Amino acid sequence: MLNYQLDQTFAALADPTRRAMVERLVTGPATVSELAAPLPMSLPAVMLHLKVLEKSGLVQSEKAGRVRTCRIEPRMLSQAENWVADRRAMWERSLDRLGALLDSPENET
Amino acid sequence: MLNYQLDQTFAALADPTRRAMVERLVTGPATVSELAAPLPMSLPAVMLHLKVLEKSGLVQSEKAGRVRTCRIEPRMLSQAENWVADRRAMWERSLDRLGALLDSPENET
DNA sequence: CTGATAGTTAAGCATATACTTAAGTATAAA
DNA sequence: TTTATACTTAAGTATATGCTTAACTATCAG
Repeated sequence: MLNYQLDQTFAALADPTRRAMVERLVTGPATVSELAAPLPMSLPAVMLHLKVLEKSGLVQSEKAGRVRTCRIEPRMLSQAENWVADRRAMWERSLDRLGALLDSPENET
Repeated sequence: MLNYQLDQTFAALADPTRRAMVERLVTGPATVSELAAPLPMSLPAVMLHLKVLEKSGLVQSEKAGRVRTCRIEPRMLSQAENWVADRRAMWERSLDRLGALLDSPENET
C-alpha cells in the first residue's frame, strides 16, 4: 500500500525536464554537462533534477576524475510500468465481470 | 516534448492517497464517500485529491442527486503506461546496439 | 604553477501541495 | 417541514518544489 519508492518514481516522471533527461539517458550514458546542454536552466538546477532522479532509483551516476557519468536504471522504469499495467488489467477484469453479470440468465426478462 | 497531460498524470500517481483511490476505482465505480471511507483524512482533503485525479484525466465523475459517482478513465492509464514502456524499449535497443558494436569484427584483436 | 573545466554547495525566493476546521448548499428521508 | 445526508466552498497553515546567483572545490591541460 505505502510504496515510497513508487511515490518518488512517479514524482520524478511528473516533471518535463526530468522526463527529457530520461529520454536522453535511454539512448545511452551521459555526463552532467551533456544532460544540461539542451535544458533551458542553470547547471545547479539540473543537478537538483538529477538528485531527484537518483533518489527515485531511475538513474545512477558515478564520478571519474571531474566527470560524473549518468545512466538509466531500468528496474525502476519497469516497476512504474508494472504498477500502471497491473491496474489497467484489474480494470479490464472488472469490466469483464460486469459484462458477465449483464449476460447472465438471471438478467433475462 | 512538452506533454502537460503526462505531467499531471504522473503527478497524480505520485501520491499514495491518490494511488489508493485509483486502486479502488479499477474494481468499479465509487461515490466520493466510498472513496473517502478508508482514507485517514477529512472529506475536503479527499475532494482535493479527486480534483487532481480528474484534472489529470485519470478519473471522471458525475453527480446524480446529491451523490457524485467516480470512475476510472483508462485512456490516461494507458498513456502513462505507454510512455514508460516506450522508454524502456528505447533503452533496450540502445543496449542491443552496444552489444552489436562490441561483437563487430572491427573490435577483434 | 596557472588557468580552464566539470561539478558542487549555499542562500534565498516564489509558487505549489497537502492538509486542516468551519460554514455552507442542495437533495432525500421521516 | 424538519432533519439528516452527501458533498462543496472558504480560509488558513505548514512543508515541499523548482528555480536563481554567487561562491567554492576538485581535476586536468599547458
